[in-house]
Amino acid sequence: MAGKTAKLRKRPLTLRDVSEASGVSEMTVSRVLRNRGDVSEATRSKVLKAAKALGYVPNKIAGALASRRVNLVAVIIPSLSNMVFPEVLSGISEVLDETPLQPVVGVTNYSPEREEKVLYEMLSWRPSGVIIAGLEHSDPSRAMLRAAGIPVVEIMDVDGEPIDAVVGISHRAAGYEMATEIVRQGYRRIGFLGTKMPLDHRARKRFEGFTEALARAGLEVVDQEFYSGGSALLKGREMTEAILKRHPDLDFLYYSNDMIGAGGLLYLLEQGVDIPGRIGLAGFNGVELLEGLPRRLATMDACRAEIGRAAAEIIARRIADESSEPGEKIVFKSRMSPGDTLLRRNTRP
Amino acid sequence: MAGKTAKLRKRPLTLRDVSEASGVSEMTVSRVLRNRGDVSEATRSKVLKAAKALGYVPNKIAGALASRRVNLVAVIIPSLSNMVFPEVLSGISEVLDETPLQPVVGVTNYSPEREEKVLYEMLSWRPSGVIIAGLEHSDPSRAMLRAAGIPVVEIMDVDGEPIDAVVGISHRAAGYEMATEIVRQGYRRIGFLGTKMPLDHRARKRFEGFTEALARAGLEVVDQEFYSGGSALLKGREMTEAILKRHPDLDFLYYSNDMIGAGGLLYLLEQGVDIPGRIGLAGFNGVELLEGLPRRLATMDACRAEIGRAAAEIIARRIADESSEPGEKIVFKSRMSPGDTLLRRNTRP
DNA sequence: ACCAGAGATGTTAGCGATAACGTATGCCCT
DNA sequence: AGGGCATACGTTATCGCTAACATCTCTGGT
Repeated sequence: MAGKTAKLRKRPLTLRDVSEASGVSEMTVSRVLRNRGDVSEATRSKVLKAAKALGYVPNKIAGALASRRVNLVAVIIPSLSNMVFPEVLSGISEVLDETPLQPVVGVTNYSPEREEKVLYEMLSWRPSGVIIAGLEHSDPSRAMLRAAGIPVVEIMDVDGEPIDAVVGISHRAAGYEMATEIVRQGYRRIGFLGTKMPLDHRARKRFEGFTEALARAGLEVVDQEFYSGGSALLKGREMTEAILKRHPDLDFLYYSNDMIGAGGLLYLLEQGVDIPGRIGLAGFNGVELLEGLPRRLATMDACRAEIGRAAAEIIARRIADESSEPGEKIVFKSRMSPGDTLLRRNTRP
Repeated sequence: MAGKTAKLRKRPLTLRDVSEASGVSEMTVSRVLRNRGDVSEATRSKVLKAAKALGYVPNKIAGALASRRVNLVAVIIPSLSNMVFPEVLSGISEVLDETPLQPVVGVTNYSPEREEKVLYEMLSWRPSGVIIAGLEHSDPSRAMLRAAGIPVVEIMDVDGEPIDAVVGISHRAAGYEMATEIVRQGYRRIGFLGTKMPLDHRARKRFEGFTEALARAGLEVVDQEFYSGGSALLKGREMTEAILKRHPDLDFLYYSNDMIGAGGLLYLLEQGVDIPGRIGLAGFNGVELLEGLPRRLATMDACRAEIGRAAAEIIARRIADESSEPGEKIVFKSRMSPGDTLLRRNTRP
């Protein structure tokens, strides 16, 4: 190999090393490595050769400090195990890949305290923008976001007061719409199954919209069942069994997410229950997983990738163009897909 | 609110602002904020109050440059949509949360070029350590990792030449063991279903171990089926249908991951096929999802969280204690769980 | 032949923090 | 009373890089 790469070197490589190796000033090396300013083709290649030979990797810490520009976008989400968020992330990366910006992810585990801490940590790296899930944040968190003086995009949810820009769907409307459709299909004895998490505000809002629509039809949720932790698919089974034991006369089950819905669906199919005749089912999210199920669960798409892309685009625009307006609001329309578990095909003319 | 927080401030807050607000030197503020060195209780609280009132967030960029210490650990993984990696990540965070270290994630999408780029980007932030999935890296990547002069832990896989430390399981052995058990249970006409990805080295090694064990029993894989992209559950269905159409006499299907295995399982159950009597099934990974399936798929655990924890512990130790030895190797034993789809209960004495 | 101006490179002064050392102050002990 | 020594701060010099400006060398128009 190139004998130049001294393994014993204790001091890390700097621009100076490259500049000495290539016989030009540090500034010129910097220019070459950043592709900025006028550099002759001759020196350019000379410098690149030296840099490669030494195995030099620029120090962005120093670069960022000197230029006061950090091409990082903080992305703060509640969890990685709920596939929703990786999907949003990939939407974000897709857009940021076209820019010099880079996402950095922080996970809060649905805890406001952790969110505050993660946010503080992230802001201490002086990112150029923040994308953060949800509209509910502690006062200190909101204060930090405001004080940071950088574009902030709150995502996933639009029901509330944004700090700056916001991109998402109305979970309240999604719940409302689903309930409306369920009632329209003639279901009347409706059960709700969801997570115990009081801090999943979006699930809560869907539920609120749901009950509101039911109320408007003179109905209420007959019974509820909650879980936390464990395999969602398994929990879906167990909860479905439990709620039907208490109320065998339920004719519809609304699940707060597709995974437990899928569990319920598998369970009921095993029991030989007529779906959607005897019992209808619906979930929420439109996860890819559902496509492989024996029957397609009714669900509503949460527009995950679109939300990620739109949020990243706002950030990118705001950073590229200082003068662009803050406070943008993008509302996606959650699409209903009735699948095979909501339409009472035979009961309608 | 605190009237002090001037919204119009253009210049971002620095230590100097806090020092002026609290009437002490910048150094003292720095000491207070880092909890280091002797500071009287009086000034400490005075400084803290000023910092909070201003909404000051320390600038780690500057701090890192000055102290030449960056408490970041680069974690480089192929994907976030395969639940395996989020699980490894949570093992890592669990351990790092107890230390001043913080993980930063980079995703390669199974592409060596992207890995190289992501690695370069990460190293340019001068992290204190690197955790990277797999043992296969491009030459430049390996060179960068070596030259970085920081602890490197390669994870998930142990079949190959590590750069420094390594934590994982032997996928070759896992494939071998699974094949051995399948043969022992009396299955003979075996099909393999997997991903098309030539760059998923771990899947490849499992397959190699698998065929090796079969060969030892005088058998070979009868037919194979590959997929890429799309819903794994659905692909599992489709591939199962396809391979059985070509070879209806297959008596065992080995899936390269649990998700497609679950798809196959659901499909076969729908078709009323006797499992594991007529056909046996096995997957790989032990994903939580499986628990909710109508029948438990045979699988082998990949020890994801353990691997994450162990890797993080190595990094933490190496960073805390300069003198600790490099090159550590931890091999976990992938546990087989036969579930309900591998044991031919009635065919054995 | 001379000056304008573009192109190519070097010089200087920070960026916002911390390490390392320096300086006051107070208290104890002999 | 004075040396010794914590304790509680402040000063100074980087850290590795880049912005901004300075310098130097050509090239071409008139």
